[in-house]
Amino acid sequence: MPRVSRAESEAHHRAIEAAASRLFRERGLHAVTVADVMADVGLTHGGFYAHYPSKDALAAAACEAAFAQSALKWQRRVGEAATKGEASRAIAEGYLRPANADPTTATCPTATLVTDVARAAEGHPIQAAYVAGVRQQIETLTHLGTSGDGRGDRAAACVRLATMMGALLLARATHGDALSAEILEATRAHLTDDIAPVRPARRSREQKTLPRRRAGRAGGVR
Amino acid sequence: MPRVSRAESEAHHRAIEAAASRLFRERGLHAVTVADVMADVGLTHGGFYAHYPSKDALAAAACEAAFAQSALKWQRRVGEAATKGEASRAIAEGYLRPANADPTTATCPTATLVTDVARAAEGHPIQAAYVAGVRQQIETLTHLGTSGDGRGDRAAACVRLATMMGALLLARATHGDALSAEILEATRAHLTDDIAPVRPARRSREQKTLPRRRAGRAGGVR
DNA sequence: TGTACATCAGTGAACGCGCGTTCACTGATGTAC
DNA sequence: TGTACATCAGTGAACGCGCGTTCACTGATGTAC
Repeated sequence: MPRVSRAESEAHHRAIEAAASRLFRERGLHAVTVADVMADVGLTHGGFYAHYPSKDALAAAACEAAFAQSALKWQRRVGEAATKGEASRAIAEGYLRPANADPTTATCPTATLVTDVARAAEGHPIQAAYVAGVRQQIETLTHLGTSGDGRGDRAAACVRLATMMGALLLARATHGDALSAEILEATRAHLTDDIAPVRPARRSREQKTLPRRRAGRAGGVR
Repeated sequence: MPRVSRAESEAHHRAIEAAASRLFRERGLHAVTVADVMADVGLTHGGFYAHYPSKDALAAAACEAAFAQSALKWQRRVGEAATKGEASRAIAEGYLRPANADPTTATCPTATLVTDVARAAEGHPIQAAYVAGVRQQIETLTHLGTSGDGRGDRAAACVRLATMMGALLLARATHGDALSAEILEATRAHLTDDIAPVRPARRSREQKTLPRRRAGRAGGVR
């Protein structure tokens, strides 16, 4: 019917979502225009409204897509890891790798969209997508964590996600200064050091069998 | 010389800075216009440029003012606390109190400005102000933390700041959902629980003398 | 102390620009016969 | 299979709005004498 075939149009739809997912995380919701997204795909801005009713709707779809992509990456790390503890550490390593301190890199939506979502107007469709994504991440981390009784510790998973995200954002905001790498590395070490991650007395059997890494690091949180 | 006396003009200057400090943290740099700031003070937008050369310059001044205010608050908590550990916990309690989960509340600039600073153009004057403020906070937390040898642990201070800030931002972005309070409370408990904050073997003598609070909480970071 | 005058903080209209969204139009695609 | 035609994805100009900044103007303040 149109100038492009139905298959092409559907490909455009997916490309618009993918471009928005990346661009919104790279530059923030307000710094990316509808025209930017469409140009990234190779189209003009007028055609956008054949795909989405508004920029807000695109933001929600892009947020959902970003979380889906993030979930796939986390699942891949879980699949490659021999133990839950190893998977949890691999996720932290990936999350806090030096390249992610560059504020123009599209990283985890939890971090890159957090302020945009917090400041979105009441009822903005991105809010539901964001909360669902964060909930999923906390559940994954809860599953990967094990307290003494073998059940996952949801509170610890909340803290772990907050720590990863906070460190990533701080490193990005201080990018260009020595503080950036210092924060990233301190947090990476804290989250991957299998010596007494928080409460050694409660370390699971699985974690006890792992080799002790970075044994030289000293000190606690306070 | 002008329509207002020199003293009035200087009062206006301070009021503009204070209004900007609050508004930028409440709504973000881009959601606050020069006219908004001036109207908040009771002036019209045209007069702004008699006080600051640009909105960017105001942003830097407002960021510095916000960090100065934050530092005063932290110092007050240190002054009121009997020990360093108690001061550190009091700072975390204040940082993560439920009212701060409302995304329209002007809280710590480290959290509320982090994305705006990360995405500011290269060389934007707010960057230097932000990095200086974060460095100061890390140094304060380092001073308040003590490892086994009595020296502050800077790496732990970095992690602690990242955790506080990450939890606050997550709670703000999920405001209205049960996750918000859950994240805030889990992190508050984690940072104020004096049982094995990270490595019990290294707890300082000072901290050992404190009563054990919230002894029922279980689990580690993973 | 009193007077004349230069100063400049503040006003409000205007400029230039960019953004989200709309709309008349295009023309290849898909479909009905 | 071939033909006529309705469809609608995409184009690009335009609309309405808002923002950072500029500027001519105002008039009380501060100063020089």
